[in-house]
Amino acid sequence: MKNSYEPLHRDFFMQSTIDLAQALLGCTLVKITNEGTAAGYIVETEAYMGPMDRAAHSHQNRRTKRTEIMFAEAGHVYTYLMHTHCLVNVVSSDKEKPEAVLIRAVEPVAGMELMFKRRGMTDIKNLTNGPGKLTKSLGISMEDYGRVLWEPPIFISNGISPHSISQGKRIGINNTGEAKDYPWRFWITENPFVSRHQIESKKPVI
DNA sequence: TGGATGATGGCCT
DNA sequence: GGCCATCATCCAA
Repeated sequence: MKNSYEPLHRDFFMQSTIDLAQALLGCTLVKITNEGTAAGYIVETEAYMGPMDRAAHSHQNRRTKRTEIMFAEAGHVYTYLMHTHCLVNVVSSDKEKPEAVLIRAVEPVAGMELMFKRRGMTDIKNLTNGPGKLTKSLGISMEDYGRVLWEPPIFISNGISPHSISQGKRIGINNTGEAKDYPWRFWITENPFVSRHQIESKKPVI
């Protein structure tokens, strides 16, 4: 395990949301707490495109206490609660443009013991292969809401270069009309830690 | 102020 | 695949 990680510069986040969603693949997501450091390579992301995207919380510029941080500068942390789980997003695009990238899965890299302890299990394949699982493993919570990702205790660092990137429909947004079919999910091809290996349509898409 | 909602996960059959 | 725990947030009234 590395002793320290170097955060990427804030300029890294200044690219289009679709580009950022892919650029984040292979990067290391690091969280430091008083329990220790935990980190993972980002292997799966989804882009949420703001006002025009019915699946986005910021659809039609909906601006509430929850979505407020989506309107901030790129590189802020947008965490929110889904049932009993915390999900983490990277705010993207310009100020006042509420776009974000959801981190859906990481590959464990450092702090494995701590992650297992937090999750209360020992199966590495199920440790961080989902948006709620990775936040619990890394110790990411609502306390991280509004933090910036270019300095500790939560930040993005260099990692690996994906050999190949796959693209498909986003997951879990089946009540959002056409938006459910937009191909804004990205993952490292054949990485064993992605949340789902393929999405099948039960009915043919016309 | 209350009821509906959900970018999930774990357990069940 | 189905069921549902469980709770902050949101919005209608």
